[in-house]
Amino acid sequence: MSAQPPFLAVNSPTQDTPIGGLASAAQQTPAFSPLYQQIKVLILQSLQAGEWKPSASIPSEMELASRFKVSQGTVRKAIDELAAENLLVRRQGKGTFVATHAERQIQYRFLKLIPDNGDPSSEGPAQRNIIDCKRARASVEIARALAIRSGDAVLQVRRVLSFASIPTILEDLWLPAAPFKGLTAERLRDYNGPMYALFETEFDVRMVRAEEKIRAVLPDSEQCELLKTSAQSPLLSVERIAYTYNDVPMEVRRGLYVTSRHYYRNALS
Amino acid sequence: MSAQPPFLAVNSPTQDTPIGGLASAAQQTPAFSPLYQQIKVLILQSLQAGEWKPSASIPSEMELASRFKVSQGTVRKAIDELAAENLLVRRQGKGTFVATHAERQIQYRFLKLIPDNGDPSSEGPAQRNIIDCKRARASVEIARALAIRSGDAVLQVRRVLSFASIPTILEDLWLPAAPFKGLTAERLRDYNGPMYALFETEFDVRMVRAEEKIRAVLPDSEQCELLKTSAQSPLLSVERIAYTYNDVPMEVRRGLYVTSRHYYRNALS
DNA sequence: CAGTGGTCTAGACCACTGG
DNA sequence: CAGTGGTCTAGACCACTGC
Repeated sequence: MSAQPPFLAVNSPTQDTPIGGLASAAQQTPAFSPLYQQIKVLILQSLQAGEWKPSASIPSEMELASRFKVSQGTVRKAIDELAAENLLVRRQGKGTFVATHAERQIQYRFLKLIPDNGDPSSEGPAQRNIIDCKRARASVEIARALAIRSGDAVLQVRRVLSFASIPTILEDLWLPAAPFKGLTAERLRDYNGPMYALFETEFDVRMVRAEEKIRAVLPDSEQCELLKTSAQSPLLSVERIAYTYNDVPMEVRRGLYVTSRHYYRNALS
Repeated sequence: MSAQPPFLAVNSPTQDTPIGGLASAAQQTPAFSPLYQQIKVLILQSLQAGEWKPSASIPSEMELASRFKVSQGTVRKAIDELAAENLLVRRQGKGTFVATHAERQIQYRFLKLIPDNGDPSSEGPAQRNIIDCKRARASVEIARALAIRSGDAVLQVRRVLSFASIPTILEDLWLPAAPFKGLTAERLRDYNGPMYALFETEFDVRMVRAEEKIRAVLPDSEQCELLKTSAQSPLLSVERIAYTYNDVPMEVRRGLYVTSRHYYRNALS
């Protein structure tokens, strides 16, 4: 029985990379890519193209299987991996849904700062205070991190998050100006929910993954002022680069965390 | 065809939890547990019983399938999850192996401190300097973290890690005395490799998972001395609890990291 | 009750490793 | 070449959701 759907790449030994293969220099590997990986890429492209919006359901496994002319099990393995990467969410009996930052109102998916008692829900929602939102030009460092040219237009946001009225996080953000055209301090103030949720609904930018570099630092006088803290009390510096689909960087964020009543939590395995 | 192997729990509706189910109070759930989860527990028990040592291979999927009287696919799913949790390592064409901390000599699996250039291999192996290793009694906090009684015997270790001769990490460890009987400063000094690798080979204690609480702090005078740093330069405080199989805590570790030339790296998704 | 994801099986074939 | 894990299929049945 011919198991090879006509429009998907065949993995004959002399075939080159079917989809999105890296052009590693002296790599001898014939770049074999299993069917489910190719399906995964196709689903990813549909996500990226906006075929399915965040929190909406994607077609059923059976439907995708017949669309791609593969068995249900193969689609299943592709979806399994996308779900493991938090791009999709499976719900038994209901369907498979596009992941979102808006879903669980009472949580910031990427914020790992936890109150000392270990229960984020115990302190209620954070108070958000937008200090500033202005156009600027990308410095060399910001430009490299955002994969744009230095001097390109960026939006720069500064805000303070407070828990139980205690200023706890000072954040500076840099966003490429083009995709975020129309973002203002007012929009940020008016929106009730995580910033990444606003990015999804208003600008169709979906943060999918991020990397953080953490250091211990002392604040300068301006930072002291905003966080109502002293210049001698150490803070956690958290430098984040957040990415959309295909590892495209869309945000640089530098957070200063007060860690006298909270801690940064991390799990290792 | 009867798909139900005789010695595994049947999931009839009125059946209670087959294996390791939590006795959640007013939980209505009949606690259905799929076959592959039960297989997973059986494999876990073999690991825990020491049937297969770290870095050794476990039986092939086919062999386990016939041993447990299930299909290869079911064993495969169980192993898949154990591999995702880093308890097992799959190697195509060779077999499935018990994970170890000794394997890749040039890396500490649980250490997330990275040099500024991003390449851990660029600075060579760390110099380890054991300051102290003594018997002590568990404080209330240590006892709770280790799930023992306060006052119970513990081993307390202090050491400094240096990179390129620059003291960078000061660590204090607390270990339950019983499983680590015979551990001395000499043993620690003589062993060439990660401490968790020594724990595996000498004491049959395998660290499988850990949780860290991170804060920014200032060092006291003794800590300054050991790290050759000033009392005004902030440090990263990393409090770790490390667990063996079945979430049994086996180590409390408090690290102070100098983050002027290194950073703590974390990936979010 | 129909439709969804979740489990399980049985068998075929492929890719990789090492003797 | 035999043995391992990796992919893919086809079909059956189960658990969960909501109409």
